Amino acid sequence: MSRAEQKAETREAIIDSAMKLLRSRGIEGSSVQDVMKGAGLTVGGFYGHFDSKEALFASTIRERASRAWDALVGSAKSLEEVTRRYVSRLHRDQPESGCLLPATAADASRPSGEPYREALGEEVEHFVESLEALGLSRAEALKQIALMHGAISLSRALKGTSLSDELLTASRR
Amino acid sequence: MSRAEQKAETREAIIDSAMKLLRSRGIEGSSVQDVMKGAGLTVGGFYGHFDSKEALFASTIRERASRAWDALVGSAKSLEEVTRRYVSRLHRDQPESGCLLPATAADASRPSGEPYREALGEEVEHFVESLEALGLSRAEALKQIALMHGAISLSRALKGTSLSDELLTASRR
DNA sequence: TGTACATCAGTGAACGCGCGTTCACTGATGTAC
DNA sequence: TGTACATCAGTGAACGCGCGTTCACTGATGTAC
Repeated sequence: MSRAEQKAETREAIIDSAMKLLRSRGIEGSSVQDVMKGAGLTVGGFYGHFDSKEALFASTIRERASRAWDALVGSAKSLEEVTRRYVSRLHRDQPESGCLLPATAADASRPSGEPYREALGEEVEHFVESLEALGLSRAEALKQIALMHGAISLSRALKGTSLSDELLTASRR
Repeated sequence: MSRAEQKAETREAIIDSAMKLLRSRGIEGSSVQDVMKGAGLTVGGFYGHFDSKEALFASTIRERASRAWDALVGSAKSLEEVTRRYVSRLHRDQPESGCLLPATAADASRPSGEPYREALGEEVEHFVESLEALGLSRAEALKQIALMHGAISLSRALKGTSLSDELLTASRR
């Protein structure tokens, strides 16, 4: 394997680690050190691959968000099936293999989150197309995404209380 | 004014400052130093009022969340009016005078957010009651809260892109 | 009413820590001849 | 094919900074007599 191929593989390993941390802890909650450790590397080498933490997570969103959506609901054959999979206890309890909207929305909302917004918007467009393919209008798709994201976001925030499950059940109808 | 009354007033000023910062920057994004500065005080005096940053924000949620909800939608006479006020550009653009769910959900979702969940759940119960008073069933109320929170949360995350307004419009129907 | 002492809300400097980022270095890979 | 040098991906220690928290101190308020 050439040096360039090796470096590209290392880059993928860093992005994989970043995606896992991004989904479970968000951007502010994930340190460059932890990302590199997750890829089996030390922190000093990071800046040979990315200009900054910000550049890393912008790239991570662009290169992994759609893959995560597709893994979660890509094969569903109806809106009901999408909803059942997205608004599920499994998705609430395993953020590290879920959608990155609930994990990223708050980070992107802050002033410092501006660099992620365009990337996030492009990925939401992919989600919209995925729902349009099941027969929803564009507006219906956007509303459904807001509902599903809101349900998981809140049920994670209330995890451990009786409202957490109740919110999921109510939002699935 | 007695010393005890003065201290109680200072405590309110700290909570007011914390509530403002909580809504615009979340818990992780708000430092104890900034909270105290917002109340016109220096940081050292903080621990005479609260045991920790965590205790401050748990108290802030318990003592201010319902007030914020009521200021935003408390006087609405129908579900349509609640939705119009909550899912609005104004609410998206002025988080510091809005609902604290979109500002707090991500913080409460993390492992370190456990101490806020019960307080947050009690406040969501208040929101549910408020919607039940307008004729919604409990399940309908929960679903509507998930939708409204999700719409504001995502439209803030996508602020500046065309999807941000579009999401609000679609979620209002 | 006046004086001496006690209390305590708030100040401001300091602490240890984790963060993002930098940089001199290492050693394996690649190139020139 | 073999040797000498150049490149560069990754290491590991260090940096300045902001964080939550602590603490000796100050000076205004409250109490005792």
